Amino acid sequence: MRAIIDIAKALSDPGRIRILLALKGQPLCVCQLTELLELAPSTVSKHMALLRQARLVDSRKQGRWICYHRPGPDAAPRIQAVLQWLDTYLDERDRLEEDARRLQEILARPLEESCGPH
Amino acid sequence: MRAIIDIAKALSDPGRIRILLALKGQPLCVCQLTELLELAPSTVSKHMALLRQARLVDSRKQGRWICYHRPGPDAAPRIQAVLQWLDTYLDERDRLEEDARRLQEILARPLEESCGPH
DNA sequence: TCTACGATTGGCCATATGGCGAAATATAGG
DNA sequence: CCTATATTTCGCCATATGGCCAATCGTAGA
Repeated sequence: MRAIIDIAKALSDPGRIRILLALKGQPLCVCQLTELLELAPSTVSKHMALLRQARLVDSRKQGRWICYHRPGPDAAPRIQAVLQWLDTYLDERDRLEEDARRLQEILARPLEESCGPH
Repeated sequence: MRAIIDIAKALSDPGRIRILLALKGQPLCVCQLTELLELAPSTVSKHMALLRQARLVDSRKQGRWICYHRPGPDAAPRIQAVLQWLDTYLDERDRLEEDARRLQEILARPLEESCGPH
């Protein structure tokens, strides 16, 4: 039951849903997610810890950054199924189209602009 | 997004998971769920309100009782899919087998013993 | 080695959640 | 109508959650 509850809790926050949607296309580092969500890095980091604990994301060190990405086809079936469910039934108009647009802008710029000194 | 979050929150509590499992076989009234979970009636009632808001259960008045049951085949696909997911991947040993046993006892007795004066 | 910076951790605060008992509501039956 | 009882609503409390900032950790590069 614990695994199910962890997954459900992880999906219980709009920020984390937005993160999972953003990760649908490509891996992203905490910098980029921070810019997308407009939250403090520490907040995003906590969100990622929850998502990782629920096994809804994997992480990989890449240079100085930590790349978060959706788990691959070797993930537990329950994980693949719930992500499939999310992608299928999250048909919303509200915030998510705006997110998709802003994410394209973030990806279009070189990493330094998202991650470098401000 | 709201519907997804409501569903995820509803699934984020062990008591509510146990309720959904118990409702797999037959409808149950609040009395019976109260006895099964060993929680106060007011607590169970709040759980049911959350589950109903998420559309994970329907209710039907029957005599003096309110019958909670899983939604039928006319429910939204996202609801059917998530309940299917829950039933498939909740393969636990911990509390749930004990629940199933106790539920059989509750069902074997006449309603008055679960619901009547104590 | 030292510095810069991405990420995490810890401390703090405001709000949300889950539990209870008491009171209110609704209905069945005398 | 009155009573009993199934359910919900209302306060209240303890804990969990989500947000931030400050401090720490780890690594790349000067």
